[in-house]
Amino acid sequence: MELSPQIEDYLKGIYMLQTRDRQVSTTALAGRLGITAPSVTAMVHKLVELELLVHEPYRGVSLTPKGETLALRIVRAHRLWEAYLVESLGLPWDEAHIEAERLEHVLSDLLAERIDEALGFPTIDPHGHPIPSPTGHVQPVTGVALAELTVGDVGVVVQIRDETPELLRYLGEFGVYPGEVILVLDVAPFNGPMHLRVAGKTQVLGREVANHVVVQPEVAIEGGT
Amino acid sequence: MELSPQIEDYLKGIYMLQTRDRQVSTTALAGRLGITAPSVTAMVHKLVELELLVHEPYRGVSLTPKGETLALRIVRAHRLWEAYLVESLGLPWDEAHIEAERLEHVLSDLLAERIDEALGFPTIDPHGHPIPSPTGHVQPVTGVALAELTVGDVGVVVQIRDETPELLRYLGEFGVYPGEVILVLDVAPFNGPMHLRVAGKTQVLGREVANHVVVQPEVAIEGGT
DNA sequence: TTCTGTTTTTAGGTTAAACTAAATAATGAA
DNA sequence: TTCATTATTTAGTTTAACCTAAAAACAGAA
Repeated sequence: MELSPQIEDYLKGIYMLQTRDRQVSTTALAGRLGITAPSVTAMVHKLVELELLVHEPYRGVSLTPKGETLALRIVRAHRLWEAYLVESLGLPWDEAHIEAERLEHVLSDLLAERIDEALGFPTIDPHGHPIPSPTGHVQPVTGVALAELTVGDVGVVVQIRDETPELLRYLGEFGVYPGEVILVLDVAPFNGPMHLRVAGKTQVLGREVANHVVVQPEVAIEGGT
Repeated sequence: MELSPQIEDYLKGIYMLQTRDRQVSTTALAGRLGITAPSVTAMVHKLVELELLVHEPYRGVSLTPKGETLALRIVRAHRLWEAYLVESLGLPWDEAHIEAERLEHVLSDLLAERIDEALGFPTIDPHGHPIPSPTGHVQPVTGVALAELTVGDVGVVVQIRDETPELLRYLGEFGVYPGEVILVLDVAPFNGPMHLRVAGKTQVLGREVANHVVVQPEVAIEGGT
């Protein structure tokens, strides 16, 4: 099935929003896509006709299995491109994300396989998001928000939740990448900033931002009291 | 200026056809783009309005300097992608061409620069076509058709004129790539096939195909009589 | 339970890019 | 020079994807 880039964006958008809520409101979708709500309703009708969505009027939409398969194809394309641009050209991850936003609509199965192979069949992209397999299998990433940790806790960064280029660039400056180990030095009260040890340096990070960083908590090597 | 992929295809198509004739008929353009003639006329009017083309009714169109600059941007994108896919992923050149046909519409200046740099600022693509510089400068490729050579002549392949995937695949099997040295062993009369020595092997190539291979004739090293 | 404000959908319109059918202009042979 | 053929353009439709304005449905407070 050959889909327009627009339809691909709808499917991907719904897939992303579905990770939070089972039903996606047309307004939420409109917001994410930067399109007015009436336009979204019209497109939803069309996608229902194509059996890619189920629509409960006034309650929201959800992907059919067929729709999800197609959505995963786009997500896979996006993340493969991101990984490839970072790996092969050394693009900063925020720029890679922006480029992938357009390239994801132009990746044949053949080229996807070649890139996948060249990268050694990675399971996650540079931000720690899982790369769906060609068959649509997704390896879930587990962990807790960095903001949940308390003083003395140690965690390994596994994912950056939001892919806003500004956030990515900001975190990149701090050295916060998947795989990095973070030690919580101090947590200010009233949702204040966290003092962290990252990549050998001390950094101060706001709680807002820390909520977008997912870490795998680690048991401290040196046992305390 | 942000152009639609369609407009980009028109500009590139006109540019390609202009290398043969100064004026490009709307019918020739329609044929190349796989679009009906009336549709082309309509689009031509629009591009004239945008000052990208000059149109002499019933005589054809030609690019304005502004139009040519934009056309060269697409040609550059296409050839950079081709070179990159062949170099970095080892794609066969016919497949690289097909992929580049879609990727050319999705290459930012920034990414183009990165790719150009990673490739070491090449001046030609895998088929020997010049890659326009960011400023629109084109290094012309000189040479004669392989079909022009006669028995005993030696030439270095510099370009494959046509980029039809079938032709590229066919020539690839014979080892006919830019840079390869060809020795003409025999030429059959009445436009018959040529017997050639390429990459250490003897090959037979039809005159039709030999017309699409551009070579730089070389003076034989071992002087004759 | 009723009202009010928000969310969602319906109605109607626009633009880009294609199409077919018909008309007009150019060209080359008799 | 005239006429038939071919090339090109004009006229009118269609489809996809968006928009604004207005109507309808829903949800929470009085």
